[in-house]
Amino acid sequence: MTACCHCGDDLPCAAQIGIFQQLNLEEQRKISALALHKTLPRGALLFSPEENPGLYLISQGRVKVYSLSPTGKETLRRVLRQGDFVGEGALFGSARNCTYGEALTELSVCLIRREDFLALLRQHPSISLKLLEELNRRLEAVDQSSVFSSVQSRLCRYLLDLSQAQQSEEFTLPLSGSELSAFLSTTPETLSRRLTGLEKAGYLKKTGRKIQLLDIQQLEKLAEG
DNA sequence: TCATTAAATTTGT
DNA sequence: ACAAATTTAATGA
Repeated sequence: MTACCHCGDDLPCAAQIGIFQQLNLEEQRKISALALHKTLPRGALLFSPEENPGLYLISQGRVKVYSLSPTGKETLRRVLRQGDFVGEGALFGSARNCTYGEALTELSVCLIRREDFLALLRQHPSISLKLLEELNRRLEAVDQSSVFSSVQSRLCRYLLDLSQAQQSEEFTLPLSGSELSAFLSTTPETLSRRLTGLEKAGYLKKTGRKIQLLDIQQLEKLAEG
Protein backbone atom coordinates (compact mmCIF):
# COMPACT_ATOMS: atom_id res chain seq x y z
CA MET A 1 0.00 0.00 0.00
CA THR A 2 1.00 3.58 -0.44
CA ALA A 3 3.00 4.96 2.42
CA CYS A 4 1.13 7.83 3.93
CA CYS A 5 2.60 11.28 4.51
CA HIS A 6 4.88 11.07 7.49
CA CYS A 7 3.06 8.18 9.10
CA GLY A 8 4.68 4.79 9.35
CA ASP A 9 3.53 2.00 7.01
CA ASP A 10 1.49 0.29 9.68
CA LEU A 11 -0.01 3.56 10.86
CA PRO A 12 -2.42 4.89 8.23
CA CYS A 13 -2.95 8.64 8.27
CA ALA A 14 -6.62 8.11 9.07
CA ALA A 15 -5.53 6.83 12.48
CA GLN A 16 -4.43 10.34 13.36
CA ILE A 17 -7.76 11.93 12.63
CA GLY A 18 -10.27 12.21 15.43
CA ILE A 19 -13.34 11.23 13.48
CA PHE A 20 -11.70 8.03 12.24
CA GLN A 21 -10.20 6.86 15.49
CA GLN A 22 -12.95 4.49 16.45
CA LEU A 23 -12.54 2.53 13.25
CA ASN A 24 -10.45 -0.60 13.15
CA LEU A 25 -7.11 -0.77 11.39
CA GLU A 26 -8.61 -2.42 8.35
CA GLU A 27 -11.10 0.40 7.84
CA GLN A 28 -8.47 3.04 8.46
CA ARG A 29 -6.31 1.42 5.80
CA LYS A 30 -9.21 1.59 3.37
CA ILE A 31 -9.60 5.29 4.00
CA SER A 32 -5.91 5.90 3.63
CA ALA A 33 -6.02 4.10 0.31
CA LEU A 34 -8.70 6.51 -0.86
CA ALA A 35 -6.69 9.53 0.15
CA LEU A 36 -4.24 11.42 -1.98
CA HIS A 37 -1.14 12.22 0.04
CA LYS A 38 0.54 15.52 -0.57
CA THR A 39 3.25 17.68 0.85
CA LEU A 40 3.00 21.41 0.24
CA PRO A 41 5.38 24.30 0.80
CA ARG A 42 4.67 27.17 3.13
CA GLY A 43 2.31 29.65 1.48
CA ALA A 44 0.61 27.12 -0.80
CA LEU A 45 -3.15 27.37 -1.30
CA LEU A 46 -5.00 24.18 -0.35
CA PHE A 47 -8.39 25.36 -1.39
CA SER A 48 -10.24 28.46 -2.51
CA PRO A 49 -13.75 29.35 -3.69
CA GLU A 50 -12.69 28.33 -7.18
CA GLU A 51 -10.93 25.12 -6.25
CA ASN A 52 -12.34 23.05 -3.42
CA PRO A 53 -11.76 19.40 -4.22
CA GLY A 54 -12.88 17.70 -1.03
CA LEU A 55 -11.96 16.86 2.53
CA TYR A 56 -8.49 17.67 3.77
CA LEU A 57 -6.91 15.96 6.74
CA ILE A 58 -3.94 17.74 8.26
CA SER A 59 -1.21 15.33 9.22
CA GLN A 60 1.68 17.76 9.71
CA GLY A 61 1.81 21.53 9.92
CA ARG A 62 -0.71 24.33 10.22
CA VAL A 63 -3.26 25.84 7.85
CA LYS A 64 -4.71 29.31 7.95
CA VAL A 65 -8.39 29.40 7.03
CA TYR A 66 -9.67 32.84 6.12
CA SER A 67 -12.27 34.61 4.07
CA LEU A 68 -11.84 37.57 1.80
CA SER A 69 -14.32 40.42 1.73
CA PRO A 70 -15.14 42.13 -1.59
CA THR A 71 -12.80 44.95 -0.59
CA GLY A 72 -10.01 42.46 -0.17
CA LYS A 73 -9.92 42.51 3.60
CA GLU A 74 -8.89 39.24 5.12
CA THR A 75 -10.74 37.74 8.07
CA LEU A 76 -9.19 34.79 9.77
CA ARG A 77 -11.60 31.98 10.62
CA ARG A 78 -9.43 29.43 12.31
CA VAL A 79 -6.07 27.77 12.33
CA LEU A 80 -5.93 24.06 11.62
CA ARG A 81 -3.29 21.88 13.18
CA GLN A 82 -2.36 18.25 13.11
CA GLY A 83 -5.42 16.03 13.28
CA ASP A 84 -7.92 18.65 12.15
CA PHE A 85 -9.96 18.39 8.99
CA VAL A 86 -11.51 20.94 6.68
CA GLY A 87 -13.40 21.12 3.43
CA GLU A 88 -16.61 19.37 4.38
CA GLY A 89 -18.42 22.35 2.87
CA ALA A 90 -17.36 21.04 -0.51
CA LEU A 91 -19.58 18.03 0.14
CA PHE A 92 -22.78 19.99 0.05
CA GLY A 93 -22.74 21.29 -3.47
CA SER A 94 -23.31 24.91 -2.57
CA ALA A 95 -19.85 26.17 -3.49
CA ARG A 96 -21.01 29.64 -2.53
CA ASN A 97 -18.40 30.05 0.18
CA CYS A 98 -15.57 32.57 0.14
CA THR A 99 -12.99 30.81 2.27
CA TYR A 100 -9.40 30.10 1.49
CA GLY A 101 -6.95 27.67 3.04
CA GLU A 102 -3.30 28.56 3.03
CA ALA A 103 -0.30 26.61 4.35
CA LEU A 104 1.18 28.44 7.31
CA THR A 105 4.08 26.02 7.46
CA GLU A 106 5.41 23.25 5.31
CA LEU A 107 2.53 20.85 5.18
CA SER A 108 1.56 17.22 4.89
CA VAL A 109 -2.07 16.62 4.07
CA CYS A 110 -4.33 13.84 2.90
CA LEU A 111 -7.06 14.72 0.45
CA ILE A 112 -10.20 12.66 0.09
CA ARG A 113 -12.16 13.75 -2.91
CA ARG A 114 -15.80 14.64 -2.58
CA GLU A 115 -17.24 11.53 -4.27
CA ASP A 116 -14.99 9.16 -2.35
CA PHE A 117 -15.84 10.71 0.97
CA LEU A 118 -19.58 10.58 0.30
CA ALA A 119 -19.20 6.87 -0.47
CA LEU A 120 -17.34 6.49 2.79
CA LEU A 121 -20.12 8.12 4.78
CA ARG A 122 -22.68 5.75 3.30
CA GLN A 123 -20.52 2.78 4.18
CA HIS A 124 -19.75 3.96 7.72
CA PRO A 125 -22.67 5.77 9.35
CA SER A 126 -20.64 6.12 12.54
CA ILE A 127 -18.30 8.45 10.70
CA SER A 128 -21.28 10.59 9.81
CA LEU A 129 -22.20 10.80 13.49
CA LYS A 130 -18.65 11.79 14.41
CA LEU A 131 -18.73 14.42 11.73
CA LEU A 132 -21.95 15.83 13.16
CA GLU A 133 -20.39 15.99 16.61
CA GLU A 134 -17.40 17.91 15.34
CA LEU A 135 -19.51 20.32 13.33
CA ASN A 136 -21.71 20.97 16.34
CA ARG A 137 -18.63 21.67 18.42
CA ARG A 138 -17.58 24.28 15.88
CA LEU A 139 -21.03 25.79 15.93
CA GLU A 140 -20.78 26.28 19.67
CA ALA A 141 -17.37 27.82 19.26
CA VAL A 142 -18.79 30.40 16.84
CA ASP A 143 -21.57 31.10 19.32
CA GLN A 144 -19.11 31.73 22.11
CA SER A 145 -16.92 34.03 20.11
CA SER A 146 -19.84 36.20 19.12
CA VAL A 147 -19.94 39.95 19.48
CA PHE A 148 -21.56 39.57 22.88
CA SER A 149 -18.34 38.66 24.60
CA SER A 150 -15.44 41.00 25.27
CA VAL A 151 -12.07 40.92 23.61
CA GLN A 152 -10.60 39.90 26.93
CA SER A 153 -12.79 36.83 27.29
CA ARG A 154 -12.25 35.82 23.69
CA LEU A 155 -8.51 36.18 24.19
CA CYS A 156 -8.58 34.13 27.38
CA ARG A 157 -10.63 31.43 25.70
CA TYR A 158 -8.21 31.34 22.81
CA LEU A 159 -5.20 31.06 25.10
CA LEU A 160 -6.82 28.29 27.14
CA ASP A 161 -7.79 26.40 23.97
CA LEU A 162 -4.26 26.70 22.71
CA SER A 163 -2.80 25.50 25.97
CA GLN A 164 -5.11 22.50 25.90
CA ALA A 165 -4.32 21.71 22.29
CA GLN A 166 -0.61 21.74 23.06
CA GLN A 167 -0.98 19.92 26.37
CA SER A 168 1.10 22.57 28.05
CA GLU A 169 0.73 25.81 29.95
CA GLU A 170 3.69 27.12 28.02
CA PHE A 171 3.48 27.64 24.29
CA THR A 172 4.31 29.87 21.37
CA LEU A 173 1.57 31.82 19.64
CA PRO A 174 1.05 30.31 16.17
CA LEU A 175 -0.15 33.62 14.73
CA SER A 176 1.36 37.07 14.46
CA GLY A 177 -0.21 39.86 16.44
CA SER A 178 -2.14 41.24 13.50
CA GLU A 179 -3.36 37.79 12.50
CA LEU A 180 -4.45 36.98 16.01
CA SER A 181 -6.18 40.31 16.43
CA ALA A 182 -8.11 39.69 13.20
CA PHE A 183 -9.04 36.27 14.52
CA LEU A 184 -10.37 37.83 17.72
CA SER A 185 -12.07 40.65 15.80
CA THR A 186 -10.00 43.38 17.36
CA THR A 187 -6.96 45.51 16.57
CA PRO A 188 -3.30 44.80 17.25
CA GLU A 189 -3.29 47.72 19.69
CA THR A 190 -6.01 46.46 21.98
CA LEU A 191 -4.70 42.92 21.72
CA SER A 192 -1.35 44.14 22.94
CA ARG A 193 -2.96 46.07 25.76
CA ARG A 194 -5.13 43.19 26.93
CA LEU A 195 -2.15 40.89 26.84
CA THR A 196 0.06 43.16 28.92
CA GLY A 197 -2.93 43.76 31.18
CA LEU A 198 -3.22 40.04 31.85
CA GLU A 199 0.51 39.95 32.44
CA LYS A 200 0.41 42.79 34.93
CA ALA A 201 -2.42 41.04 36.74
CA GLY A 202 -0.08 38.08 37.09
CA TYR A 203 -2.27 35.65 35.15
CA LEU A 204 0.36 34.91 32.53
CA LYS A 205 3.92 35.59 31.52
CA LYS A 206 4.80 36.82 28.05
CA THR A 207 8.22 36.74 26.42
CA GLY A 208 7.97 37.82 22.81
CA ARG A 209 5.66 35.27 21.21
CA LYS A 210 6.02 32.78 24.04
CA ILE A 211 3.20 32.64 26.54
CA GLN A 212 3.16 30.91 29.88
CA LEU A 213 -0.18 30.66 31.65
CA LEU A 214 0.23 31.17 35.38
CA ASP A 215 -3.30 31.33 36.77
CA ILE A 216 -5.56 29.07 34.74
CA GLN A 217 -8.49 29.47 37.13
CA GLN A 218 -8.54 33.23 36.81
CA LEU A 219 -8.23 33.00 33.04
CA GLU A 220 -11.15 30.57 32.90
CA LYS A 221 -13.18 33.00 34.96
CA LEU A 222 -12.43 35.80 32.51
CA ALA A 223 -13.13 33.53 29.56
CA GLU A 224 -16.70 32.97 30.73
CA GLY A 225 -17.63 36.66 30.58
C1' DT B 1 28.71 36.84 13.52
C1' DC B 2 27.62 41.49 13.32
C1' DA B 3 25.57 45.58 11.25
C1' DT B 4 21.88 47.46 8.62
C1' DT B 5 17.22 47.88 7.75
C1' DA B 6 12.69 46.18 7.43
C1' DA B 7 8.70 44.66 10.02
C1' DA B 8 6.03 44.08 13.90
C1' DT B 9 4.65 45.50 18.48
C1' DT B 10 3.93 48.68 22.15
C1' DT B 11 2.86 53.01 24.02
C1' DG B 12 1.15 57.86 24.11
C1' DT B 13 -2.08 60.96 22.50
C1' DA C 1 -7.71 55.35 15.59
C1' DC C 2 -3.31 57.34 14.47
C1' DA C 3 1.48 58.17 14.96
C1' DA C 4 5.78 57.86 17.28
C1' DA C 5 8.86 54.98 19.75
C1' DT C 6 10.66 50.71 20.72
C1' DT C 7 11.52 45.98 20.09
C1' DT C 8 12.17 41.96 17.19
C1' DA C 9 13.04 39.56 12.91
C1' DA C 10 15.35 39.34 8.28
C1' DT C 11 19.07 40.19 5.21
C1' DG C 12 23.52 40.37 3.58
C1' DA C 13 28.51 40.99 4.03
